[in-house]
Amino acid sequence: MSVPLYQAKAEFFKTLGHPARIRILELLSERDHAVHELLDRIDIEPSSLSQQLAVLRRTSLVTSTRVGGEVVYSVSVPEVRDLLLAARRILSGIIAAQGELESELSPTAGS
Amino acid sequence: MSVPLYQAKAEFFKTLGHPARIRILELLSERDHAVHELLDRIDIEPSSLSQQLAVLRRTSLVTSTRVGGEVVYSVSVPEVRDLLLAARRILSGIIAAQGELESELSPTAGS
DNA sequence: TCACGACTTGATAAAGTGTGCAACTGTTCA
DNA sequence: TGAACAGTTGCACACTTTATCAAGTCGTGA
Repeated sequence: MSVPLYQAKAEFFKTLGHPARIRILELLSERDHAVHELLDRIDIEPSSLSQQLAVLRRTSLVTSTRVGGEVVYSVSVPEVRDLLLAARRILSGIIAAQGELESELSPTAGS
Repeated sequence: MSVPLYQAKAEFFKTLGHPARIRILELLSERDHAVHELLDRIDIEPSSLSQQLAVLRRTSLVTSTRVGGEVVYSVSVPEVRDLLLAARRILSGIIAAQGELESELSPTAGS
């Protein structure tokens, strides 16, 4: 392979490394959404949303279809949902551990 | 929670968004490694490695212990391994799909 | 105690990203 | 036909990340 796998992996994770893109994938893994629907749910400028959608399209994580006046997006890789769930699990673990550590250092109040 | 979960997730993925950090996590999920061992396996300057290790430490994905003259790193969140595997699966799927598309467009040779 | 190997830290230039505004394309419907 | 949506694209500016070089810390063994 021309691009080492670990580099492709890094690229892939980079794609997920933006709050708006995470939100988009979460919403799309519930059901397909038109751009203006995403816009209602995510607090972001239209042009910015469009840009983040473009990033996800480039990586083939989502696809878009024009349906009359609107453009509908859908996730093209359903396994992404598992990945987001796995991330949540790991994150919860880390946050919980940090919480414990914090209360250990300061038993009466959190800083 | 003060930081929305989707933002924490984005931060988390951002942490994984660098080839050296992926390599480090892959090596560490095989077994613990001292810094100079990682250095033997990853083509990168010592100071750069140290910097990437610092990023992983900040996110609590790895921990370090001084053992005599060397510093040994280990993954502190074993589930990371599952995440990397999941990423590989998704990535293989995408790459395979792109391969198919390519040979469809140009049945006799890849561009 | 001093030199050396093993790491980390600081500083900085170069490269990469994200944001918001303005302009532009494509559709619908009155 | 043209006003009004629905989206996308082009830019310029601010910000972040990364690579590299130099300097510094911490043990260990001669």
